[in-house]
Amino acid sequence: MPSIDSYAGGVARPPRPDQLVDLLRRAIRERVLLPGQPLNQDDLARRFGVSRIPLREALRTLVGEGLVVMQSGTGAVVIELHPEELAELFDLRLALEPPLTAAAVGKVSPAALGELESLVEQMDAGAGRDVGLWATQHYAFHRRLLELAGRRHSLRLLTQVLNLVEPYSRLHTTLVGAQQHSRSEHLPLLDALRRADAEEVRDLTVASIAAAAARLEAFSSSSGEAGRDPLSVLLDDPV
Amino acid sequence: MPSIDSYAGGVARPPRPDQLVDLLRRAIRERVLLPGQPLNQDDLARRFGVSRIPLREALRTLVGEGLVVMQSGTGAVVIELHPEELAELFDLRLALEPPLTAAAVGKVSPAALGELESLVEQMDAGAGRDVGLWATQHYAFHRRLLELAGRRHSLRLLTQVLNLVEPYSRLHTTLVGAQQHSRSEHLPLLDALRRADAEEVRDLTVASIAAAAARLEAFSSSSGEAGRDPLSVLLDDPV
DNA sequence: GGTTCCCCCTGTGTATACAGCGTATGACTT
DNA sequence: AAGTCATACGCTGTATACACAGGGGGAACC
Repeated sequence: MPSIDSYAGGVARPPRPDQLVDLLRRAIRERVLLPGQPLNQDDLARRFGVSRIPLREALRTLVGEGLVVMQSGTGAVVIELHPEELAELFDLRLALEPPLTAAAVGKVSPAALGELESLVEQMDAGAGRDVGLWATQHYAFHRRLLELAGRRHSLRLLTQVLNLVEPYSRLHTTLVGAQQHSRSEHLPLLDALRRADAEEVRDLTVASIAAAAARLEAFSSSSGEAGRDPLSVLLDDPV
Repeated sequence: MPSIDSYAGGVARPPRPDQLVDLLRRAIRERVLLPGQPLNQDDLARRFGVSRIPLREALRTLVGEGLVVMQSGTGAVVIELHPEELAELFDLRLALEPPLTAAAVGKVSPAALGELESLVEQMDAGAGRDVGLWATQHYAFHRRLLELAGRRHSLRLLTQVLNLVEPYSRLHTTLVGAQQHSRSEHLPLLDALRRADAEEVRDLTVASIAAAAARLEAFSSSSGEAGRDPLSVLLDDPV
């Protein structure tokens, strides 16, 4: 399990404000900072090699994106989702994502397509070995695909949704490890993209999201006995 | 035209962080801070009676919500939308809003319904007099309705979209002044809500959004001669 | 006269320092 | 022994202060 320091250590110079936000986002997505975890400002600032001012500003940005909750006096906490909220977020993905992938159809250059293909290859190559790496590449693939539609605001909103869901998807991936669905979902999608079949792309996107929702739903209802409060049942905080 | 000071002056005590964000959001929605306008930190901080630190944090939150853009060195600017971006945002409303109003159907208490009705009444009562007030109440009505569905994240995302569009809708309202559509759109919606006819509620929501998009589209293409860069053609900055 | 370079200056970005609140620990009371 | 209150610590929130970058205007050069 990587510590937050490995994120901070990567950059020799103190990170620029944008980089700082990025690092924190990644840390939350990749479960280095866990849902519900209190974020000690002094601590984080020291680890990133900045003072509390820029750190607090980065946290405020994440508050705006919904990834972090801050209440006066108590400080900041990584957002924690209840099962119903996860369901809601998958509904949002269903509303936002299919139109975006479909809209990307006309705009994928052969170069971009090649890039996506190589991402899938890399992802599947090391699939069995490092599930964390697989999850990261999986996220990158989807993100990259969605960028191609060239719709700024849709992308921004959808990114917020994906970032909220990612820690929970990743928990599932880590524990169940099932990436069998990977090839069978991504390759047909790329194929449809290549053929510029917008309808097929949309349908495959819908199916893929529904499948992901179903996997996560089945998982969380089998793990937690009866929809306990948040999913924190599963999240034994390694303090 | 109200100045930013009227916002700051309302509160005797220096505003709490949350209030500060709220005040800035309102100022942007209500065109007190115009799209593209540079936000001088010293100036704003002084007007709100706080130092630059909490002001900057509030701005960062708005950056996370997409209302403000900050680039290092240059500082913060209110976001400015191109016509295509407005169209994209209306697409997003079409994707997000109808499911939410439909979902509210089961959950509106008689009390809440009454509250919504009185909002419509107030709105229409002073419709001719103060278009700014009308626009504010109009926003409040829709926001209140959407809250009722009880879907946190959908509401959060949709609010971001509404806040982005609002300055431009409001410009239209201010110049064209047309609130004729108000009663004819809101009363049937409330009626369908009362009858708990989810499908009707959804359809009316779709129609209402489409109508709003059409109005704004017609307006902006008639005002700016030929889709000039941003809509800033219309926005003569009163410095 | 136009263009380019440099300097000054306004305003942003960040560290340091302090004030206030929330929480936990301990003692005292019932 | 349990509950309650007071005190102290830690952390957050914010103001002050300083370093630096970016932009505009003036002067010198072409």
